[in-house]
Amino acid sequence: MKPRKILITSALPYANGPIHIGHMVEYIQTDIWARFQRLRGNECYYVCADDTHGTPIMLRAQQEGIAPEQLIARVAQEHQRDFSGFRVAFDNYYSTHSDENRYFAEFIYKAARDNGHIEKRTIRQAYDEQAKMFLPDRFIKGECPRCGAPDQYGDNCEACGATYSPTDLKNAVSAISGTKPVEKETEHYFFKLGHFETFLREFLSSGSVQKEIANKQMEWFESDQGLSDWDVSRDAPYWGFKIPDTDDKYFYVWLDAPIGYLASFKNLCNRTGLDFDAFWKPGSDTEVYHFIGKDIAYFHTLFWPALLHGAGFRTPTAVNCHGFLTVNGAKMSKSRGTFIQAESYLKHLNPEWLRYYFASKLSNGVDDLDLNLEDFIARVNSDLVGKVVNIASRCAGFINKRFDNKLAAQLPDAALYQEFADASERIAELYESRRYSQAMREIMALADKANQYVDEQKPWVLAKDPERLAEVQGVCTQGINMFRAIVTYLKPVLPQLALDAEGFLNAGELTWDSAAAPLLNQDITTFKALMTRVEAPMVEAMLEDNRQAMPAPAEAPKATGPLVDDPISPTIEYDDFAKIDLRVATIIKAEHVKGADKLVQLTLDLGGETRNVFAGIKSAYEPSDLEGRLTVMVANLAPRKMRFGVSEGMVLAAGPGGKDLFILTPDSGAQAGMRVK
RNA sequence: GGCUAAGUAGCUCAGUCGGUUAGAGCACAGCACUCAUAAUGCUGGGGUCGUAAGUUCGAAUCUCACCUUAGCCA
Repeated sequence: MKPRKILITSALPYANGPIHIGHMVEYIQTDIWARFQRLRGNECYYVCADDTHGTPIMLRAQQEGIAPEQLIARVAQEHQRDFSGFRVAFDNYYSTHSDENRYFAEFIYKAARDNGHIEKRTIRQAYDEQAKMFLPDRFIKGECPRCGAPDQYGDNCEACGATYSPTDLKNAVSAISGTKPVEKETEHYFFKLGHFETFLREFLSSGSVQKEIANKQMEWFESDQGLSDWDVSRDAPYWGFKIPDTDDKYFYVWLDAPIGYLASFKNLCNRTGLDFDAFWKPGSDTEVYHFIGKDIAYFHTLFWPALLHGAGFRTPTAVNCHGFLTVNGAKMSKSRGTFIQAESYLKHLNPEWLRYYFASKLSNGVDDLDLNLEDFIARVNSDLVGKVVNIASRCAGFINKRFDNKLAAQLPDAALYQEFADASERIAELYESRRYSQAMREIMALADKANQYVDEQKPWVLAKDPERLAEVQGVCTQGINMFRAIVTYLKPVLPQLALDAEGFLNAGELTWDSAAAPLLNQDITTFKALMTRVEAPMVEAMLEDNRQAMPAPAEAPKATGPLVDDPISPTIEYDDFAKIDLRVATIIKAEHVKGADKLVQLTLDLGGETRNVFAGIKSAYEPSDLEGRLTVMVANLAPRKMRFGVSEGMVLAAGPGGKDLFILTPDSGAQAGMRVK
């Protein structure tokens, strides 16, 4: 078969912070795929770059008192150190702050503009008069309009999850100067995404995008406004590329970020003489793949193909989305210490352990992936050390000591080896379609088979009988050949293990096809441990180191408690209290309210009279658990008309809300209708 | 709040077109083995398939409601 020509990218990491293991899901997934393609003999290039522009980087450089160029140069170094630590083998790692990227950004923009896809429009935006700049949503802080939580950013509330626009914030201030922002008019440039609707519909349904992502993106076409225009400009001061033919307008960082794929590849072409156009002209027989996280599917499956198409480039063969990483079942968290930096991991643990663990859990879907640290230890030790390496380890000693390092001239069980050779295409298909977890299962099933074989043949028993020594050599040769096939299939995931195994086998490089035939009559070398076990204390040390490296977030040490958060109200007289008629009530019926997300409808018996009450306690109680319970209600509260009916009173409950809501219950013996005083 | 996904054994995950008794690895228990890094092999226990209803001769699988989790959007 003719080698395929493949260009692969991973998303560009943002240059304002370190790489963490959440990032590594993507780079490991992509690197395995790239290594697999190379191992199969395809011509494959894997490029990436730092994403270096935008307000956060500009401000961070200011804070540190350095030029943005210095900041991004330093971060670029850290990123590349971490990637190579995890054996991610880029063919080129570049930067969006480069001549190539400026060239392509301007080229793509001009193509869009000259074809009528760019529109100028005046918008109103928050402006910081002291810092003399327009404020992105993330740089406006204030109180949440829904729940009133302080110190929330201009796009959503971390306390209650509400999303809103920065103008909705109460008591909004600029996160930069602390002053109150004003609204100011400014002219922006919009990319008319709607012009590409037909093209995008086709792109999304062409199989280039996973079905679940395509489903999701199709929502945009069905929304009332259709595909909305995309604001691709930002006002000065901004850190990025100036828009051609303007004085003070810059490209929004998300415009020039994916263009970094082109820039990095162009830079590779310039260095090596590769033909850029062969990969990026429409209709070429090459393949282009982007690997990204599900959060940025929007940019990569709508704007990016539209921009490319509009500028006369080919569109990607596929955009492969993956899910997010959780640690021990929860979102990575700085306070829980599970926001694990690549650097901390690498200081204490073998990168191939994580590569294997991720591979054993990655599919071609967009499901999230959990790094369960106990499972991590168990899986790595059991699969890699206990199963795979063990095969070589238990066979090598005999060959080394008894047969002068020489493998036998033929296999005692050629049919068994053939099973290993025959697995090749099945496993290759799984790698190709990014179903790595299934590939790992197939490979481990082979490892089990190899261990079973050695167990049945019992070379350690045979070795006691001088007559049967030749059989020992055969069995161990068989075992080592099965090990060799397994390592070949694992080579995309475990490049270092493969390299060490190649040294042990002493017969050159393992390629995918070399597993088809066994290695015979071969002088091998003395076996050395190919991989050590993960020990729990190593993981502990890594976590501890990571806690130290990660300064506790600023919001952590803050006095809280019911009285601090919600101080006691002003003193009232007894007469004020006496106006409230509190009664014991029996909940005789409780049911969900159709269409309401917080309410439960209660029917309360007051000992002769029933009341209909809507209570906002759905998040904390199952209706069925409430029926039959006694509680306390305000019996003389004026009835209130709600969307779902009239509420005739209220039940009393304590707590901040959500799951933490606790309705009051009288002590046993109380009867419905009794007054509470 | 809307949408796209996910929820299967203690843990991590398979489960194809609706079809026999729901599978694997790890963990656990027992046995065997002592070549191998406390490795390996054999046997076994362990499940209301998120909850509740519906369609069907038959539901982990299809439909609806609800709960939980993630992401995107307002």
